Amino acid sequence: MNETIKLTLPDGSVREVPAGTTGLELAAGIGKGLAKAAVAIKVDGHVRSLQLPIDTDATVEIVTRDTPEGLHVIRHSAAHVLADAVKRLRPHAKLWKGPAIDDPRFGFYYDIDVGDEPLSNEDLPKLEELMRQIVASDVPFVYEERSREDAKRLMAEHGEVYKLATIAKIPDGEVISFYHSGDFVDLCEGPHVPSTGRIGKGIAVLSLAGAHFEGDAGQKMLTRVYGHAFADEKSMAEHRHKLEEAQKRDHRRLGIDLDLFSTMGEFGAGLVLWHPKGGFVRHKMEEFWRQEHLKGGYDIVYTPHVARSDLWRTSGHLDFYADSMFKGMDVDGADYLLKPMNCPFHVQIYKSTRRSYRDLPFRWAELGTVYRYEEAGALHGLMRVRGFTQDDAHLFVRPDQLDAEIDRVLAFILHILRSFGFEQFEMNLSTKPEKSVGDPKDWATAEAALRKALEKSGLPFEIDEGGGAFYGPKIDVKIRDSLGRSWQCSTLQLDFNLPERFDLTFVDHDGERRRPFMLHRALLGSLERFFGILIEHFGGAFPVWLAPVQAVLLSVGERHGAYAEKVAAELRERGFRVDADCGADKIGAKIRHHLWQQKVPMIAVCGDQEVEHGTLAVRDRRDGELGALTPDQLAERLAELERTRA
RNA sequence: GCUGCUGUAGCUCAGGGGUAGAGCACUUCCUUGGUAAGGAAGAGGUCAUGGGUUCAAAUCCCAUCAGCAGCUCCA
Repeated sequence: MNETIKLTLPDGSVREVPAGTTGLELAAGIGKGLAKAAVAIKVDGHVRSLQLPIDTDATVEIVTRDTPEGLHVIRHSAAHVLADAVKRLRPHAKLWKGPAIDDPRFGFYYDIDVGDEPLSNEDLPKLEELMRQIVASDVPFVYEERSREDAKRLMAEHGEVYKLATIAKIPDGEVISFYHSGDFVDLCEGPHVPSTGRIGKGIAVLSLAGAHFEGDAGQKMLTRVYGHAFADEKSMAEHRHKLEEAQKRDHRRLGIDLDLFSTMGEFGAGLVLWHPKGGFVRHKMEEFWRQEHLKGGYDIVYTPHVARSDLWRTSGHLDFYADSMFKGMDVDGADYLLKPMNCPFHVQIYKSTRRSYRDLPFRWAELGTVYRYEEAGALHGLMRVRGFTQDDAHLFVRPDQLDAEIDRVLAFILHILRSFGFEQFEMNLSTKPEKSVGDPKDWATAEAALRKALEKSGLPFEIDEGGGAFYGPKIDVKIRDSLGRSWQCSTLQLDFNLPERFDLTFVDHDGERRRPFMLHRALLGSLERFFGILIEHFGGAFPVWLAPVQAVLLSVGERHGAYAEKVAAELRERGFRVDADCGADKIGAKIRHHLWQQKVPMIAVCGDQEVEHGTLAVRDRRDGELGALTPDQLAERLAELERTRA
């Protein structure tokens, strides 16, 4: 067999090599550096293991360790090594699965049944050390195919009962393959790096959790070990640092430290108390929100917190979401329910009178507080709660207005999110699912309108085919925060269900009654959650326009207190949030407390110099010392920062 | 909801079958000090709640509630 094959490289050049040449050999032939950085090879677009032979002509590309695909392979291989490590620590452990994942915190996990010897956090460093040893020993990953029977026998010998279940699920005719690394063997499609050493030193075992077998809440709980792997140690160190930073910015921690909010805890899980400082931030959020909505052509409405169950029956909420609605209360013999959504009320406003085509579109916005019974285990700080305020709006539009309205809403969403300091967005269009209500023609019209608006925005978007709700297609907008984490906040959603259920109509120019399109939209999502995101985004250091306290004047000594108080009072009179700290602490302690611990944007020192000249020695949290400013100059600076929301 | 872990002072946590400790914060006093912690004294807790075991429970057991991590879920 001396056949040669032609391999086309990304630069267009063609290499003739003997059939059966492996990716490793090819890489070595191209260059030493490339061979060293190689972790896999793309053959006709498919990522494969380097150690496998290539038998036919193909377009190939060496996958290096610093590419997304390369990292994926490294992480998958690291998962195997992690499983190997766990089995060294717990020889009777039974493996389930261990994929590389796309998660901001972790690169891979392995789900393992460790039996009655649970792993604890103290085991994580041990596992990491074992992984390092396995990597250092640089054993090859060896690929092997087996028949179904052979495969079952091998896994049965190893006591891998969960793997047997996996084998049973592999369709007939598909290859059943294994990767061996030393004594460790795992059922796996690959690809894997050629040997454990290629995983490199940028690895970590990070966290321990439970995960149900097959992701099914009714099934046995296995132990999930999370880890991460990067191209090099430096990237791993950076990632660890980022995790620490995220921990420091945890809104629950900052909520306590900065006295922003608390939750009712034993008096009501998932219910939020906004303390004065958090309440002030919310006040500014709402104030801005209202002002922009009024400018943006919305009308503001208010609706109740409860309504008779009939409303929720007609709307369909009771049928679909009864489990996540709070139990009813009896009012004069009628069953009343807390509202889980605002839309049925807005629909009632629509229905309160006959509507003419001349009056549409309606844009009705409400900061509407809703209650949803979220599962106890789902609750999380401000991010997932049982009572929250949606920045909700419903639009009722004529079919001919749909395009323009969607455009307008999308632009509005981006405007508001940018105002809060977010610059990066990820957008998603979700289209008609299998099960849906409404006229397919309307779906098509709406999806086309949504898509056009996305294209017009000039921002990249992805399409989630079939990912829409049963009642209409939607656009979701995710924001990226200062740590690069993404949060889904805004949503723009068509609804073909409610207009039908409540029989909404308008009288068209020809005298006919027609059905309006109805749109739901939220920009911030929930004020509670968005507040949580803001806290983490800014690390508690709110910009001047949102900060509950914008500046604190600090007296150096006892004799400067009166001056500090007087200037603070004057600034407050002019509408600024300014405090004076005339306590007995030394100036260093005051600065540490206000500027660094309480994260106030600005402090101003008042001593002999300042009293004499009628100035303030201002220091900005971000920009450092600003020198001597008059109270007027400080006011100007605050006003400018407030105006620009910088 | 599921699995595991946790619940001790306002916060962070130590302790642990014989009726409670530290640091920070707080109060008072001394100090009035010029840009990331001045000093001293004091006050503060039915050890989440309810049961059980025990001569004795904050400590061991069970249940409940709440919190944490993840899973599942999120109109």
